[in-house]
Amino acid sequence: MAVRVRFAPSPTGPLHIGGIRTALYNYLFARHHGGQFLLRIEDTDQKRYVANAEEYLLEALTWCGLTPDEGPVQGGPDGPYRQSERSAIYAVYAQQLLDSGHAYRAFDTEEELDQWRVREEAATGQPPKYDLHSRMTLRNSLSLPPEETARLLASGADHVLRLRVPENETISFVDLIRGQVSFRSEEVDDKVLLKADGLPTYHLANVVDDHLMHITHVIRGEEWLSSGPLHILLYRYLGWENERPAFAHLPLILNPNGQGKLSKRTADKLGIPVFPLNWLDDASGQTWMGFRENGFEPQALLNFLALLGWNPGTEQELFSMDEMVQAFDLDRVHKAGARFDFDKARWFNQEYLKRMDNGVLASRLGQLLVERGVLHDANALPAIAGMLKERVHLLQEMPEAGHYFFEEPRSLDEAALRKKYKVEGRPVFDQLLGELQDCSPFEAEALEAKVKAYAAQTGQGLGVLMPILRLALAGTLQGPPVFDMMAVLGKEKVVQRLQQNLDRFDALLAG
RNA sequence: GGCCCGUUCGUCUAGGGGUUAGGACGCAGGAUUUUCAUUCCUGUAACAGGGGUUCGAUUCCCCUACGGGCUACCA
Repeated sequence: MAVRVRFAPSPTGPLHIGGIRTALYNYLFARHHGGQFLLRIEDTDQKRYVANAEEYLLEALTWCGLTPDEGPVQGGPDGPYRQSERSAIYAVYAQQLLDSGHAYRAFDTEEELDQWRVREEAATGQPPKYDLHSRMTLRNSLSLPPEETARLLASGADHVLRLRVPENETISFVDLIRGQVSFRSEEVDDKVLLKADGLPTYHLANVVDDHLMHITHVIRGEEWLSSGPLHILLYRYLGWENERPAFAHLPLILNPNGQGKLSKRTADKLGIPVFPLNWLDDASGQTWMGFRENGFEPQALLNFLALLGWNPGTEQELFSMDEMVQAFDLDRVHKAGARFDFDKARWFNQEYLKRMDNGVLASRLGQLLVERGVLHDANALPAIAGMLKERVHLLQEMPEAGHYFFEEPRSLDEAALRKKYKVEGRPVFDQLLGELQDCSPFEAEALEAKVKAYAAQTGQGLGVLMPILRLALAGTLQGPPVFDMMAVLGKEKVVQRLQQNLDRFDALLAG
């Protein structure tokens, strides 16, 4: 049977990096086994619905290149792929559960339940569960006389449908990542299946949809592990036990400090992004930083994420998408949660940057410069990007790291200058300037030859000449090779900066 | 609190009854380089603790500790 997996996010806000990784693992698994990857929008909670969240999600997946084979956009044979459009379907199965006695109607209002919880907690010190121990003390079709239930029904009283969890049973299943997992039925509560608004909860909807969509493997985060027994029961009562998809619960991505699962709050405090794309929170007006806007390449992000919880069993760390598909499988997914290591993410990105074509990088850099209103010569960008890519981790760092390519150097490393330069040495540089003016073509190789010849001829060490040239050109001792810098800057700018800044140096040291 | 899951260098991880416990990030040092970066080399650093089982446990079992998840008419 062909593998079919799904990524089923809820549009309650921006999808974060953990969601991206879940999507990635699903995608890799599907591709590896030549199966299909579906996207299903789990929008059954009207209260938590956030406008734009679905749009954001789609854009994020597109940016990452994790395109579904079936989903709300591309359609497919098992649609609709948005749960809010499938209400009629869930109603059928809810009724089936009710008829077979595996579900019951509960009339307790939310206020009643709140009060009940407060009372119970006060009495026992623990919040109670709506389960096989307590259900007969609450107001439902199991505890109420049939005529009362009928009366309530006839009066149109609001009610929910709950699962009737069996007594004295061990419910176990094999998790592809963790092996066998067991739960006692006494610990499982009578979860709401159908809410008072007629929409299903996650539990019912997910089981029904996975079955109807012929999902073979449910690959999701570990936060779902505890609802496993509930889903097992649902598959059983719906008569689908033999076609039940396999379960695989992925380890969570933890905060860098290891305290809890990765959260936007903690990440924000540390100044690191957790969202793929920028997200503007309408309510607070706050913009949450995205990896894209931060300067990450989607492939680098994915590569980093893939290794967070999975490894190929070889020492390879850098993967193309095809290689990842080839190497990926669930049996090499780790069990324990992994902390998010931003430094390593940056390292991956630099590795990608270094491998990227300078032309591509140039257009990206050009865009960035335009956004920032930095004037530049587009023709020089490939060379500049080529030089800078080995010196930064993120594309976004390029404008700053190489700012002297686009404008006058913003600062001067004075300490370095005092160490390397003396006013008496000025004639040497004036003469060198003359040599440079005569240099043709004004290219790295010719410039190097010129300067080296001059050094040999005058007995000046390169160690004396080069730092000053660099300081006059860029204001700092750091940066790409001087001759490459000069070539990109062009004769006019080089001569002008040299004259101007040498004068400035003299003035500075004299003063 | 209860239930479930987990625990190898600071971090991501490989390994698995007998290994010099391997790699990567980071950090430190060195080589190269006019400088920085790149590259290369070297170093740093780990089997949570206690009991078993065994000739031998980091590896298998149990307990403890610690960490994480769940505990809604949320997903």
